[in-house]
Amino acid sequence: MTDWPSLLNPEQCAAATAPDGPLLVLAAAGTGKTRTLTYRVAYLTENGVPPERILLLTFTNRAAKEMLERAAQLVGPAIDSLWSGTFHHVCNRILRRHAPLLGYPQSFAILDRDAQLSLINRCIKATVSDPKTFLKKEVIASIIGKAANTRRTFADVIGEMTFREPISIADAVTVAERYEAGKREAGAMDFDDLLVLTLRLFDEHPEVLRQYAERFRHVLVDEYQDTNLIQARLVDLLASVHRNIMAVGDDFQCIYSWRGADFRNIMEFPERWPGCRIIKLERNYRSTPEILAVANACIAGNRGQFEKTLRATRQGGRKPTAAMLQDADAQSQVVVRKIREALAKGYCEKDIAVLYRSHFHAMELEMTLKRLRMNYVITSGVGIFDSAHIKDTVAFLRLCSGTADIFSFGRVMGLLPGIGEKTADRLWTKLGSAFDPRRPEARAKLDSLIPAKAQAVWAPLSELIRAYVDEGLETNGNRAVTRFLDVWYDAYLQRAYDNADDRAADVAEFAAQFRRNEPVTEFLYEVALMTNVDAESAQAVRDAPAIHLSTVHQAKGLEWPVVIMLWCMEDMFPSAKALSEKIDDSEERRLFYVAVTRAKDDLTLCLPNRRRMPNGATLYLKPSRFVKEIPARLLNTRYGI
DNA sequence: GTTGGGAGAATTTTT
DNA sequence: TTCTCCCAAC
Repeated sequence: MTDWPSLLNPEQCAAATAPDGPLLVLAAAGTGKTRTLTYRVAYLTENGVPPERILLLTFTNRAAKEMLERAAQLVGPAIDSLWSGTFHHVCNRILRRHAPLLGYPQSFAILDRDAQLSLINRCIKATVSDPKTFLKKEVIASIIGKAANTRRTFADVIGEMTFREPISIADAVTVAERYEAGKREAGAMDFDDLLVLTLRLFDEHPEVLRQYAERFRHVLVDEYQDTNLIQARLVDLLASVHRNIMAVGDDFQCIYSWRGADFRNIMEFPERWPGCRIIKLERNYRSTPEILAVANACIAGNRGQFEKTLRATRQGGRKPTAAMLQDADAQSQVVVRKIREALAKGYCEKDIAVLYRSHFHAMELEMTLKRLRMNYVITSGVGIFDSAHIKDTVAFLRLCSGTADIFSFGRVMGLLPGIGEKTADRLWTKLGSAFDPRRPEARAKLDSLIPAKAQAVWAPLSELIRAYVDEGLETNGNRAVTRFLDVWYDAYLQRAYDNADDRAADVAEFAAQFRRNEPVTEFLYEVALMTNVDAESAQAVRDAPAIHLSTVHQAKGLEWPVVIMLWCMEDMFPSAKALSEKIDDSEERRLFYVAVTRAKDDLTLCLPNRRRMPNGATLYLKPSRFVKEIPARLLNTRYGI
């Protein structure tokens, strides 16, 4: 039996070994939240709860994986049968079994953002005569998403909005309806559908809900502050039979409200689950007292939250630095100097992170680091799975494995000379909106439909599809991808891109993600839900000897000894765009708080007061309100480089 | 219908 | 500077 009190502090221990019943754990930053959840899982299994009867919902697949790996060290490999992952991941898993009940094929496709936008674009063109004067596809997408995540109708949401130019609400509604119809027709779901349709599944088929609610004796939810209405409802339903729900979160760290996250979920949890136990974790093990003092000062500007104060357990260190600078160049220089100092003090490159509000804030620094040949990795805006070359590869695998839909089919056809959207659509229709590569007639039919101009280029692909079926590559994705690359795609990349070699290397890396003997289709079902932080190589990247560049959002849940924050200026952080869309600045302030609390030993805030705009103009910026709110005595302010 | 060139706009966060 | 869209030539 494990001696829990010796491994955990009293609050952590109380949470990990709590008796059955609803439980809310308010875990401030750096207080051992992950540790507590991991031990909770271990405690439950050690006390006779079979792992397959535990559901662990996390914000990223990466977080789930890490917790399970740690729990496995405590209780062994049986833990693998536990259900875990993001909401989207788990919903996908459930829907793969029951989609036909909702009129979707079992092999339904998941529309990623690009596919979603292109479908919306088609719907716009089919609806309005002059798309220029109409809402942009991104705007329509965000309205559709908002409606889905807040459980309202599109018409309701758009009805509340105001527009500079008059636009036809009726047309917008038609576009949204066509979009829904288009998804239906293709048997596809977008990201929000995964949540919405799982909820509908549970509503319309209580017997299915019952099956899962009985199965999961314990439901554990990490990062509960970032759940939206649908997610909270799903959790409530799944925990409705056994009532063993453990929600872990920190209302100070709710930073995804633009995606529908509603921290009222966490605030109102005690009312929704009467009799729930509340445990607060406030002992911070991560940061120096000086950093925590700044963190506490940052968040003090927000109201209406659970009272929590970070209490230091570590001994004194150094005050965080505010570097008052001229411009981006000076900022880059300070970062470089800071990195060199840290390395001289004995830190490794992977101990250092540079954080910023938006991807483009890191552009100048990235060029400097590249020029100086310093090792760095950047979690960029486009994840590896979002890149065109990986999508091409995935689309081709779909075609090979007989799970192609109009989107993946069109993608592959688009790689051929002389075939564009229209021709691809026509071919798909002629194929009967389906393609089963196992049937030789189907393959022959497709071959015969390819226009003469593309025949020569197509032939090796056709042969590859045949080989995929005949040589049993459906359980050897690695080999299928490698051959695709060697036989055909590499040459295509060379023709189409100037950075073809980098892309080819990505595809080769992608091939390595397939496990031997795992059905390729299983992997394909998941691939749309994977992000760059979830990639198999992400762990390797984080362990690599390199400085980490990341947005604050993507840094959630991580920590580094040395943290440098860029552009702590008004309009940058807080972001002007975000402020214009929100009632107040509280979410931006929480984001700033998240950034500050990533630092363990050393924190530097950069405040460059000039910014060069793309058109060459210079913009003068004021220091961020979030820096000004910090009492001066808590910071070591320095001027110049 | 497709493709490539050229002009123009422009930067929030992501499952 | 990088993506996106539009138009004109095949």
